[in-house]
Amino acid sequence: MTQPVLFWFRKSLRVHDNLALKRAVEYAAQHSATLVPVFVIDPHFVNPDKVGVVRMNFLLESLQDLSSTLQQHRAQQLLVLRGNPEQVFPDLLFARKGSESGISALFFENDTEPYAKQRDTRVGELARKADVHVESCYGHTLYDPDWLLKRARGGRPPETMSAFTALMESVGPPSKPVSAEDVMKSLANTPQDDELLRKQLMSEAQPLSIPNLAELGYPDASPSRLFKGGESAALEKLREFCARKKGECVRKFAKPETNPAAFEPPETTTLSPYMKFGCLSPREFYHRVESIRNSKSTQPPVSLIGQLYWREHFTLLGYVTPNFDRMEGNPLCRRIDWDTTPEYVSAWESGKTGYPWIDACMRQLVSEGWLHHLARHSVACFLTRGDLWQSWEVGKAVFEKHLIDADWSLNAANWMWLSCSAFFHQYFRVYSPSAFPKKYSHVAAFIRKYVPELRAMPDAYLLEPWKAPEKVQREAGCLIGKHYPSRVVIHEDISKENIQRMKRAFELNKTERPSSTGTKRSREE
DNA sequence: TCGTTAGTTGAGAGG
DNA sequence: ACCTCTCAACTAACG
Repeated sequence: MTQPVLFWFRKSLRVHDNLALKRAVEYAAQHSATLVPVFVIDPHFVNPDKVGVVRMNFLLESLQDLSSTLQQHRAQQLLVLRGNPEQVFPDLLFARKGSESGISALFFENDTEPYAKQRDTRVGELARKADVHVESCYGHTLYDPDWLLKRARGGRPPETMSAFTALMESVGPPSKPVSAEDVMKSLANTPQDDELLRKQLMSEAQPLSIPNLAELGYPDASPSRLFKGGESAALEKLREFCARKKGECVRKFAKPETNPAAFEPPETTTLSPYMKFGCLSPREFYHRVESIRNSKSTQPPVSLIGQLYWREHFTLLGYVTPNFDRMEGNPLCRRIDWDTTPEYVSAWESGKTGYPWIDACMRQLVSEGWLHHLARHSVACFLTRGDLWQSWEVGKAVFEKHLIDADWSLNAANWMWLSCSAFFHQYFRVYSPSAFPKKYSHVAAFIRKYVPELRAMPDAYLLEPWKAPEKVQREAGCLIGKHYPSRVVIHEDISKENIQRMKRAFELNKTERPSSTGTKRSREE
């Protein structure tokens, strides 16, 4: 009997359409080896300062669900190890001198993010040194990113969605998803015994089960249950959304027209957390949506397929652009003289800017780990070019901590977009923190839910409570400046100043980098 | 090379 | 309710 084959889960916390897992199962069957699924709790990611409790809870629930789904398919239960993968694998799993056990092969899914690329390169090298067979393939995106790049003009993804959509149409639809049964089919031909490996791990005194929040240093406070982590919940949510109004919600989906203040239920799919962790396959999503389309269906970029294209586009840009998550050294990013004003940032993050719409959104972000896309636009514009003139990198870090669906590439790209640093350039279009939300229904209920200080404020003043006469404030039990903060900045004035400031920043970027195409966005750097 | 066109999601005024 | 225009004039892609 051969030594076990390891499948290392990172993203793609699912069994259905898990291409790398399918390959690992087949390899194990060919070599009569036991398949051992493993997840590594990496201190790089598990840190309460960097990853909020809601997002961490979602991950743990996803691992629970994954482990039980694996066992339903007669796989071993998921081993959860602790530590830096570059140490954990060589120390515990690769065969050492004097030890007869160790793994024979390591499989995982490719990852396009810089930290992951570096980690996987190093782990791969260490594995080969220990005579471990290493294999990986794509799976987090609709297409293999390297394959897609070869089909893009100049080997680089375009910078606009319309050009990217043209690329998507030129390559044809992504492959059909593989069912969970088909992924796990070959497992029947493998031995179901990893006792030797298990004994070895036990002797290292590593706990092997899924940890709880307390063990990872998180407070006991029970986090929001708005999103239940895991593949099962993802598939159920997809099924439910596709069935809404007999598929009309899918066919008529137009992202910019959805209501950011709708929260019971939200008007979008809210599948993004599941996409981020890979609980749901993008190809599964794509083909389910395609299967109920008709001639009246909306089109990219606003349609649901369009949403997958955005994800694909920004993932690809993040893959090939150096320093994609920073202004410095990022060839796509405009250089802007952002201020550093910690009290503005903390007012923004804690939902105390004095603008009820902004504050409700920020408090929803922190408490639920989710925010509607247009609400993200509104608060991102407010923090950066619209009002507070703080660097988009600061906002990105706050989103990364709190959003369950925080994705390295998408988060950076959207922050560059909203701050007019890249992709979007019409800096004179500024979201108003009070006029913008006015056009949406349910906005009053939304604000009352997340900013309870304003609960008794009449609708007429709910978005601009500083305009309420003192008598009204007193009757509402909410004095502005006492029970609810005064505005940190006056939007009507500061946004005009900032537009001029942005105009100067644009001019400066022109003279600094005279050619706006080609050399500026140097292909190699 | 250069001119034209299009760009997921602004606000406010006026018809 | 739903257009259209103005504000000011941005950049990437394409022919």
